[in-house]
Amino acid sequence: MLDPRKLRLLRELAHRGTIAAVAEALTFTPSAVSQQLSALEREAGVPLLERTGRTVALTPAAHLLVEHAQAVLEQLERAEAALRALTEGPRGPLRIGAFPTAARTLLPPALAGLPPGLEPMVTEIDPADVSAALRAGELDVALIHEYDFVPPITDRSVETHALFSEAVFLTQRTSLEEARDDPWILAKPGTLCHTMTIRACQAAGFEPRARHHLDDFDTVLAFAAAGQGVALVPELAARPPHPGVRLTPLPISRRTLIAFRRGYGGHPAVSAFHQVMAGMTVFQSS
Amino acid sequence: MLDPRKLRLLRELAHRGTIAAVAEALTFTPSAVSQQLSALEREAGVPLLERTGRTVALTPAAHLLVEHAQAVLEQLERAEAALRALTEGPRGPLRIGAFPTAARTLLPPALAGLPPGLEPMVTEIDPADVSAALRAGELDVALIHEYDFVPPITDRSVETHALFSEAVFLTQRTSLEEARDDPWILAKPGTLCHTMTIRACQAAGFEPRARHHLDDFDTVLAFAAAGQGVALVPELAARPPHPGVRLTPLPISRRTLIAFRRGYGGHPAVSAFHQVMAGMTVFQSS
DNA sequence: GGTCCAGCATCAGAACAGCTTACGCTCAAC
DNA sequence: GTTGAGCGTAAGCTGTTCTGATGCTGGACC
Repeated sequence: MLDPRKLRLLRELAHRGTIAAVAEALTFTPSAVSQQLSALEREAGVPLLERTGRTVALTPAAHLLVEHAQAVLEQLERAEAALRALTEGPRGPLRIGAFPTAARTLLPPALAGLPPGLEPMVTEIDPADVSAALRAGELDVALIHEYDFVPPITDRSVETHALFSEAVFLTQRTSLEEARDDPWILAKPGTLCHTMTIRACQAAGFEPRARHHLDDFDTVLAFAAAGQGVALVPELAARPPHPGVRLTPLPISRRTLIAFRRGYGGHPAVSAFHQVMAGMTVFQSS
Repeated sequence: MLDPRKLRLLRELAHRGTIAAVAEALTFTPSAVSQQLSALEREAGVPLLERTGRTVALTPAAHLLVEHAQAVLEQLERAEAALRALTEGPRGPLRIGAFPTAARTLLPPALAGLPPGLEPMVTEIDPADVSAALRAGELDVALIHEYDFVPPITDRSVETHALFSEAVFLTQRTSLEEARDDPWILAKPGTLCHTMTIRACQAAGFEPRARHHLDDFDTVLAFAAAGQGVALVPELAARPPHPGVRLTPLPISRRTLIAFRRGYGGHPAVSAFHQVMAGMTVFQSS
C-alpha cells in the first residue's frame, strides 16, 4: 500500500522543485526526504526522480502519481475534518493567515463574531505564500486576494471561495496613462500587490518607475499625500478616506477570497470562520 | 495524519465484527489489531470501539470514519492501479477467483484469450466469500453470480460489472410447485446456490426437503439422472445436455458478474481480463 | 581553470513504531 | 462451576525512519 506521508513529500516536491526546499517546508532534514522518496520509488516500481544538474526533476510517472497523491490526501483531509466536526464544535485553536489590510480592517470585527470557544491565531501573510503554508499545515485557513491582472491560486490542493470584490484606485486625479512619468510607490517585489501594479501599468502601456517600496497601504497613502509618488490602492485600504489624497477609481477590481486545504472545509472551526466572513457586509453603502 | 493501514483494519472490523476475525483475515495477531485500533482511537480523539459482551461494537463515530476510510482506500487503489498501468502492460500474475462452474466452463477459453505475458492464477471460491477475499488482497479479480432471490454484493469496497444473464432450470419436467414433496439436492449451506434454492422454494410456498448436499453441478445432474432427487441448475451448468435429465426453465435468472476492489479496475491485468470476459459470447445460439 | 557553494545520495547510529508472545480478565454457553 | 472465545496489556524483539556526518556533482563566479 502506498504511504500517504511519502506521497505528501512527492507532492511538495512537485511544487518546490528541490528536496532541500521540501525538507525545509515540512521540517525534515533533506536526508530524510531523500530516503523517503527513494523508498517511494522502490515501492512504486517506476523511476520517479532524475537528477538534472544540481537538482532533481520529476518524471512523467511522478507527475501522474502526484495527481493521485492529491486525491488521496484530499480524502484524508475530508476524513479528519469529519472527525473534528463530530468530536467538537467550532472550538479550539484556528490558525488564520491574512494579508495585512485584511488583518487590520476585516479581522477585528470578524473575530468578534466567532463562536466563544474558538481561539483564532492570526498571522500576516502575503497571498503568494498562502498555498505553501496551507499545504505545509502551518495554517488552517487564510484570507487572500486576487487582482484582474494576476492569476489566482492554481494549486489543486487548495480550495478558494470568493467573499467580495472591490475597486482599485489611483492616488491622484488623473488617468492611469497620465501617471506614466510619475514616480511610483510599489509594494515589495514578490508580493501580489507589486505584481498587480506592474501588470496594470504594463497594460496601460508603460513600465512604472519605482521610487519607494512599501507594503503597508496606510504608509503608502501618507507618502502619496506628501507628494512622494503615485500608487494603486484597493478600496478597503483607502477607508477611512485619507486627508490630502484624491482617488480615481480604475477599471480594475480586487477580489478577496477565503482559502483552505481542499477537503478541509468541513472542519467546524474553518466552517464557522467561513460563515462569519461570508456574512460580513464589507461595503454597506459606498 | 490518519493512517490508512489503521483505517483498513477499522473497515474490516465493520465487516467482520470481531478483532479476532480481522486479525485472521489480514494475517495479524489479534493483539496487533487491538493495539492499532487503540492507536487510531487515540489519534481520532473519539471513542470508536465499545465492548459489548465478549466482542466489540463500532460507535456511530466509527461508522462515519469507516465511510471516509473507504474513500481513502479507494483512492489508494486507484493510485496503485495507475502506477501499474504505467509501469507494465497487462503482464505478471493475476489472482482470479471464480465460482466452480465458471472455472470449468468460462475460464479455459477466456484464459486462452488473455495477453501472453499475463499469468492467471485461478482459485475456486463461492461468491459469498469473494468480497472478503478481495478486501483482504487475496484476489485481484473474481467472477461471481447473483440470483433473483439473493441480494447482490453490497460491500462498498467492491465494484461489480454484469457480464451476462442465464436461466435457471428444474431437473425434471414439472413445475416448481409440483416438486414440493420430492427429495432435493442442495448445495452446501453458506453457499449462494444453497440460499438461492431455498429462497426459490420458499417463494413457491414450500421448504425443500434436503437429501444430498453437493456443490458440483455435474455431480448434481448425475444424481438427478439417477433419480436421487431434484435440483435447480443454471443454464451454464447444464451444458452440454446431460443424458437422462429433462430440464424445465423457471422464471428465475442468474447473472454472472466480474468483481474487483473499487478503484482497481484501472489495473492493466484486471482491465485486460475484464475486456476478455465482456467480449465472450457465452450463449451464442441457445 | 580553480574555487566555492548548493543540492543530493549514502552510511551509521539513535529513536521510535509495530509486531509477536505470554498472560490475565470478562462474558456467554453448557 | 467449568470451559472457551474474545479482548486488552506488558515485555521484548525487529524493522522503520529519523538525524548527523561525509562525499560527490554541477553551476556560478572570479
